[in-house]
Amino acid sequence: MSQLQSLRGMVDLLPEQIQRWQKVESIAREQFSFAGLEEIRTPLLEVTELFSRSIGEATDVVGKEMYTFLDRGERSCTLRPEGTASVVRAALQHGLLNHGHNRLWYSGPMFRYERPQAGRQRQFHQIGVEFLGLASPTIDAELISIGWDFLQSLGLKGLELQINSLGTIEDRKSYRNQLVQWLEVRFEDLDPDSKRRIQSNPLRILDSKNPSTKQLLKDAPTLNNVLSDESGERFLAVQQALLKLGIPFRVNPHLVRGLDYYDHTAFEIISDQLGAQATVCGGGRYDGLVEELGGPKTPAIGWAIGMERLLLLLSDLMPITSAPSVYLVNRGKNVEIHALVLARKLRAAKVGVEIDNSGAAFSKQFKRADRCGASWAIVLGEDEVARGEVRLKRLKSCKTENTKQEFTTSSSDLDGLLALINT
RNA sequence: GCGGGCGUCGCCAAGUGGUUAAGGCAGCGGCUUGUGGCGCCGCUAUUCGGGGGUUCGAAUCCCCUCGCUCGCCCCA
Repeated sequence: MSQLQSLRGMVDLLPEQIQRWQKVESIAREQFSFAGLEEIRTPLLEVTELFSRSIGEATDVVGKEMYTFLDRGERSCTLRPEGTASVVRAALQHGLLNHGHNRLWYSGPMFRYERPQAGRQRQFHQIGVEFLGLASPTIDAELISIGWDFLQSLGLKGLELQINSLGTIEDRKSYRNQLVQWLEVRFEDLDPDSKRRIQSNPLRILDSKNPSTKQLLKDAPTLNNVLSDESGERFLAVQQALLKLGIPFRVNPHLVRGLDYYDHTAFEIISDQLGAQATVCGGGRYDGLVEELGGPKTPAIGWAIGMERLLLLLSDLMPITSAPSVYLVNRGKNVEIHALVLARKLRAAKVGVEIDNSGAAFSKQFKRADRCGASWAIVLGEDEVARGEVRLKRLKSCKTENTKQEFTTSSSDLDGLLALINT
């Protein structure tokens, strides 16, 4: 291909799709505002250290998926692979936590250098919510409910909320040791991927898709049994809150989130219609992160929704319409400028107008007028301009009524014209 | 990073070694020199992602490369 193309995994959002995006964004904006959230926008580019410190050096995201480069000042910069770290950084930098701005949402592009596949791109978009400085189990339920309600209100079906508790960092450490011991005894029965992960990320093995490994893991020790009493009670409280809210969920003891900063509540909202990348919304508590990034000890929790995955689910549910009310048919010497003058007046009166700029034969223009779905055609030719008239013709209704509806008004009588159009 | 599938006009596609690369949609022109939705007629790829090779001859076979796509890893 000698033609210039977008980079692999970088996707254009074409006009056809963009309406759905705008719809989703406006619903999000509205609902989040009712939930008392404030929007925050942070830079796409951050110092690399922000992500390596928060997400974890050993994770795949940091280890092999970041877009990292040196800028002209020899600083290592990274295109953000996720939103949480930036939000926390911004909150600390501007002292937001001291001013009560602690329920935040964001949306925008994220970057991860991976092989694209269904529901995965190198530049993708997330819409996310973060609660900073809020600790109670009820907060976990509230945060989850905001995501759940948002997805429900879009009309999505076949979603399942799965939750788990990772306990405290200490709980996780002791569980990790226990699990590794248990797995090492059965090392020979594991699939190659899982063998490798015993070193790098043993908790991840719980999430394995390999059938025989899955079978084996049925008897593995679970996190729940290792949780401290306090962590266990906390997890129960979150579940009770969700029950009270009437949000259905399933406890999945194998649910492990990939980023290092998660503790306690972890959850995902999963679709049965997305293929391999089924998680639409993922999140969890990260009580240690703010401190890790140099702030005061601050409990926090958040989630992110993958916009592309959401739109994949939504495309069938959300038909798009974009027909103008008026299609302005025009032809003749010096007529086009009159058409533009008229269109501008109508547009100012909140009437959607599309001008035909082809100069083609009237029959052609009418064909297009009909095809674009406009309700009215306004006809402007040399005759009309000379007489100071505007001709108006109803398009769609004639199909059913089988009567031609045509009107002529003076071009100076804008109100009369508008009255007709709005009938 | 590793595997599978695919790449013919703006879109959907037939063609799988033999003179001019089907067809449909869209587009353009006309029937209708100023009036749509239907119909009819005509036009629209010296070229089959790109490069090399095999062959008298390739879109069709081989090699390389690029891209897309699905899956693994991982994640939204």
